[in-house]
Amino acid sequence: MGCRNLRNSQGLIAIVDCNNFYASCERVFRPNLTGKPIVVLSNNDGCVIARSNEAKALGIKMGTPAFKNDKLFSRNGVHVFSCNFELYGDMSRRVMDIIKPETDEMEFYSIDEAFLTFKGPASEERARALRFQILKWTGIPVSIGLAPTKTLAKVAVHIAKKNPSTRGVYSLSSPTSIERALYSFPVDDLWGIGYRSATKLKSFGISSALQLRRAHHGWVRRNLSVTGVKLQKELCGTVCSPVNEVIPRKQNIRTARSFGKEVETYSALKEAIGTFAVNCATKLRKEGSCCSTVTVFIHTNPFKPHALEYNNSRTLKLDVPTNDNMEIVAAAIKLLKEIYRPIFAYKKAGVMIGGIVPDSQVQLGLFDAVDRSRRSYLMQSIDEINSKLGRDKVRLAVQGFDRKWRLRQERLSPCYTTRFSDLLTVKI
DNA sequence: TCTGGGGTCCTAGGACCC
DNA sequence: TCTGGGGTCCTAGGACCC
Repeated sequence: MGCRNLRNSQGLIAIVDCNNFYASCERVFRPNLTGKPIVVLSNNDGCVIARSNEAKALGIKMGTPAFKNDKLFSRNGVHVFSCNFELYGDMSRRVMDIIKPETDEMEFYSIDEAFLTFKGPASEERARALRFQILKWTGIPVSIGLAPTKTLAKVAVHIAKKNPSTRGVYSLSSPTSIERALYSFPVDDLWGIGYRSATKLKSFGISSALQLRRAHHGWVRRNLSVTGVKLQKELCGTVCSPVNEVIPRKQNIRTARSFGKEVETYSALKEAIGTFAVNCATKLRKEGSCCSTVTVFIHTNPFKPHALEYNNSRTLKLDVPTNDNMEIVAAAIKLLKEIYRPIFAYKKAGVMIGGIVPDSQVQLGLFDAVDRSRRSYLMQSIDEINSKLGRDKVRLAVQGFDRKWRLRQERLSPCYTTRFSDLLTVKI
């Protein structure tokens, strides 16, 4: 399995995890909301995807539909925001930029989390200093966990978040401290154990992380597959998942949206699919990749009672891998034509691209009709213009202008850090 | 009226080849 | 046409993560 054993304190892995990240981002620019409950909603203002501690205390659950919480929100003066990924992405970059110089290796794990090893010896004091610096320079509170493996670091940071007495930093470095922590750590909260596995484990009497660590290896292999075996080893302190600095090339890229209002006409659906396809192609070029398959899917609303449901998807294999807007859009529209049925109203649609290869490795087809080098200059120019002037300023006709399918975002905050028009003004 | 979006890894089973 | 073991590749579906 290629496991490495790291046990001295220098080998400690740290995880930096931003507290209630999206809610914290909103609060940085609205300091009057300190101590007030905040929630952030998903696209279309659909369900709750982030909560401040005050909102958690009110019993607002993650993932619950916003409309079911309306009364709770107004009764308790909850401040509700539509999600603003432009803002969160930029705040994330700022936090990561502060962490980076302190590290030997660093893995950007998600928008609000990074694994790292410190330059030189790791210690709780260093973690506290880093935490303080991030808070001072960005306004974002973070928690830090330290342990011999990523899985144990996740346990440590979980403890740091739950216990105010830790003041945001917790270290699991000695065998006894690890054992004590795992004894009272619910198996459901482990990284890699979801609802299904937790239910299965409990039905066999395994409810704490320590019990899982001590479970029979063969049993774990049979019931939780190799993923479970790796998890068990990491609980024992053996590194199976090292801090991975290189970001691997994406294997799939997708853009999918639920529509603010159901879409019935082919032309509106075509605009949406065209825009999603361009979005995928743009991400693809940013990675320096080409794709060889395009998939389109469309769904009716599964929550609508008594309505006939229709879900369909179709995939096309391309003769020559590409990252060209026109080619990917043409493929997507062709697929849409094949699966579109006029009698339905559609709630969600998306484009997915796969079979991804580096653009330097594309094998040209014998009967290739496209002048690829000219096209690639064209795409470069489009990307440059759009990155300066804003997304989709230069667009294909198929993307349209009416965007009948657009998202609902009724409570969107300004992009304080990425748009001059949205800069805060201070009155003195 | 109103229920997210974007990913990864693993496994089983089918098709195909020698 | 059938038999059979062994290997590879692909796909769909499950489970999980943030």
